Amino acid sequence: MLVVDDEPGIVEVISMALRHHGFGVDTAATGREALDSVRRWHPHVMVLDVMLPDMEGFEVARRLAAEHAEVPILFLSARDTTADKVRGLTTGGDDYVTKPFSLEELIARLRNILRRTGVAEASSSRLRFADLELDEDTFEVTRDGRAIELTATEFRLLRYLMTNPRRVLTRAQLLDHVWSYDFGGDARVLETYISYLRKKVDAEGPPLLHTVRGVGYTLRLPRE
Amino acid sequence: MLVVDDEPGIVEVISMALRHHGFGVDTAATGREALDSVRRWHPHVMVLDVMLPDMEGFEVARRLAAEHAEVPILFLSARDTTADKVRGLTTGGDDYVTKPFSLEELIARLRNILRRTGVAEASSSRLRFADLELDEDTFEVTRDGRAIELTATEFRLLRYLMTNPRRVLTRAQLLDHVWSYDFGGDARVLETYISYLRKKVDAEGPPLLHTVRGVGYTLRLPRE
DNA sequence: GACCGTTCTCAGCTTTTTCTCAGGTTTCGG
DNA sequence: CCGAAACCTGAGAAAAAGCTGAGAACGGTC
Repeated sequence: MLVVDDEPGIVEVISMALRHHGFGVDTAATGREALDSVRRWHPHVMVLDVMLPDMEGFEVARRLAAEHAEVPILFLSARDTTADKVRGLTTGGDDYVTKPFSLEELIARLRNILRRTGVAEASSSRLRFADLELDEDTFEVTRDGRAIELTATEFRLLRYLMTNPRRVLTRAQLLDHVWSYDFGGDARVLETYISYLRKKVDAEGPPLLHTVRGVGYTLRLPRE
Repeated sequence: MLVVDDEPGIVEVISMALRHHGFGVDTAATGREALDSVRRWHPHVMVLDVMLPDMEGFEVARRLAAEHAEVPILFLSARDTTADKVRGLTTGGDDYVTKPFSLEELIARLRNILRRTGVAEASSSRLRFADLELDEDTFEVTRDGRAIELTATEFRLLRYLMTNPRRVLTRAQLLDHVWSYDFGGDARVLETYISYLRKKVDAEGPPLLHTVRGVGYTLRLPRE
């Protein structure tokens, strides 16, 4: 994967997360560097900021298309770029997320692109743990067959837990992945949302959401 | 499929969308390249701009006919080309769309051509979901047998939803597929059209159009 | 050029979600 | 068993997202 942004902080956050997920990552800070990197390494997918110091992200895409070196692109649009502008230029397979985004969202979109372009084996869009199921395409969540309605944040939180079952995720990890990277608020939101999830997910059946005091939370079956 | 246009942007939009739908795509920017590609690869269908730098699209069709290398063609006519002219020059299994078009429209027409020429298995032109039916040939829509009158945009929107039942389609996806690629306006049209559709489609019977807050819309049966 | 249906824009309103906060409960070391 | 730290949860304010009616703009037709 190639990550292109002129803010070193953003590049760092994203590329660390991607490497952690086992992806090979190259980075670039300008359009020119991005073009060079694509020509040399042919990445499977590119994360591309729409505003770069030397040229617009769209220009990078256009030039690659012109030389038939097409790479699926996930655009990062700035807060103030109107969504409409991005839209018109991303048609046909590319996607975009608006800054500030959550890593969970970014990674879900990237997996989507890889699934679509057939790079990754066409893995199912269903996550499963015990009698809990979550479908990333239909956004349906069920426990023992019964539908559960979740809000967007609850969904992201549960999805992140379900992609890391049995593993204890620290508060920092949860906040970093599920909330947008510039979230500066009270870290206690996490507790609130865990509470919401418990009410919905663990309403019946053995509890799956467990607190690991002093560390974070985990999804696992209760120990007998 | 072969996509022929001298504007790289258009070629990219179309070929990405088609690849995304699982079609194999080759591209060309001039009449000469198009002829070469047809001779070499014998595509099942060709998307052909009527105005190319070296010759008119119709000329490409004529030359192929002359050498009995006929390929069904979907012409792309420029905004200002009169419809009559295009109609007079398209024959047999050919069809045309006027720029700017929506991807939804283009893909529906291509599927039509494939169906007619028997390349794809003769899949039905009727889409069905629950008691809702939509006929792509006659443009008839019924719910529980009762006819529903839709405008062109409402039809495209419903068709796109019906080709992806149960899957949540993001606002961006809906705007990209249902509106023409150069639509730069307010993204809130989508909400307006969802509202129109609801009034017509969900007037009676359980609601099928559902909002997924923070994501988009989906067509599904209500959860009990 | 006037008409008609369609498409798009806009603004006010309603609903839902997100976040903050404060008072309680649990846990655990000493 | 006590106190401190960690955690839980209900209530509600603030923000975001979505709905819809009214009407302007557009495009085709007579």
